[in-house]
Amino acid sequence: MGIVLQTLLTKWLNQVVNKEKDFSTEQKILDAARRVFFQKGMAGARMQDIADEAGINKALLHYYFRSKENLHEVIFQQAFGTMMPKVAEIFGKEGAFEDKLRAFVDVYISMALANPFLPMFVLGEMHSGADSIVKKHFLANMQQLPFHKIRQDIHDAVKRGEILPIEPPQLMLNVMALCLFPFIARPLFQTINQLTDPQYDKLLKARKKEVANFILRSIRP
Amino acid sequence: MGIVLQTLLTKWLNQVVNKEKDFSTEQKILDAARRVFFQKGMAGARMQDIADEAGINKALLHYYFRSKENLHEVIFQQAFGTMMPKVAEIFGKEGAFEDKLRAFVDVYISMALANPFLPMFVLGEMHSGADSIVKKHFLANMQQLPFHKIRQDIHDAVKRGEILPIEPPQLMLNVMALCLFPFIARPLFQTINQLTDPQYDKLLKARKKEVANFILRSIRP
DNA sequence: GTCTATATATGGATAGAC
DNA sequence: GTCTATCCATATATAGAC
Repeated sequence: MGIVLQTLLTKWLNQVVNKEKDFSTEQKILDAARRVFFQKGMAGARMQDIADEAGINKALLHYYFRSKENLHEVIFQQAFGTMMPKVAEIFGKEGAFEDKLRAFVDVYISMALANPFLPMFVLGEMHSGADSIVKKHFLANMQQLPFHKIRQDIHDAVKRGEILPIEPPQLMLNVMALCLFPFIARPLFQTINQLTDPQYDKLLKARKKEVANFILRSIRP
Repeated sequence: MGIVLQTLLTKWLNQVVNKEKDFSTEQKILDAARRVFFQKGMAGARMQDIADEAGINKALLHYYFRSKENLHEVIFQQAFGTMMPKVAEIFGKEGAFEDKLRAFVDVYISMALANPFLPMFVLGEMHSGADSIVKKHFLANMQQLPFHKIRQDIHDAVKRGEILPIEPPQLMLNVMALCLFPFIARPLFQTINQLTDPQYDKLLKARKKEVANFILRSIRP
């Protein structure tokens, strides 16, 4: 019993001490896995890469997360959660459509600036993982996200004459395209336009205003 | 000598007969490889998948293309060539900016409709393949593609007051984003909006006009 | 919990018969 | 040119010592 108590105490201490600084092994693994998966995807990632990145060895990965697929599942769910739910907090509330759209664009581009590889990771895994386990779990969760609120919001704004007539899915596509595509196509575009890293970063930041204005000029009556 | 002659004759016959119908083994392999690589990327594709898809066996793949990397290189170059050079034929010529933009959007969306997985393949491989051989070969070729003509075209249109002031790279990003993103994000968007395959296809076709009008409303003085 | 060593599976590539 | 059989490197996963 003494041993058990000590074990629990130690674990509790580790949690308190480590979780603050994200230095727990589990957290180190998750951070490392995120970096590797984001850049190489499920198929391209190697457990060895993740272990190296975390400064541990492969065996420990399997100790914490039983398999590569398991670890990937966790990372994907986190990523998808980071990318999508922001939607709900903005639309379906009171306020002028223009304000909500500006807020949405700002939140979305900020999210991508903080996680530049996230959009490509999520969209990439949804292509290749059509049959994989990925789809099952999150398809269910996704159906109940409040995307209908956005569609309804757009529909209402059109009906009130607040914006020019447009199909809600088309506008949603346009907005997300303008926000996320620059991050997805960065390797191509930076090369095409012969821009340095700082130059492209600057361009990305400028898009918060650029995109919002571009859209609003187009849909304002 | 008789045997050599016969061999050449046979080869010539095969070329004439098969190339017409794309039934040559080499062509079957390329078509199969394209389908598999487009969906799974270099890392996710399996030589066995390609062999199955082509109706042959793995050994024959290596007979025609020495390695997986080789085969991938060919497919990537073709894909990149399909995606990019269209640019040159439109910009840098005479005509109203509005006409050129409509033409560009039309060509680009038509290309993607004909090759729905191509955009994601090219952009995906450019992310993961940052260090790979992929970049070397095409980086050189790309520098000399006439993207400066587009930038110049936009710059001139702004200066003439034909369109509202905008940074050329920003407009280029907006245009390509609106054209290509719907294909890249299809798995996500179709689910979000609970659309059937035919419904989403219809939406994609509608974007030829949708996108052009959306852009022009925004940049017209 | 963390390590080293090893088992097992997968997949790219080759050898050799036809 | 095309096949079957096989080699060999790589990568996931486990066993067992500390």
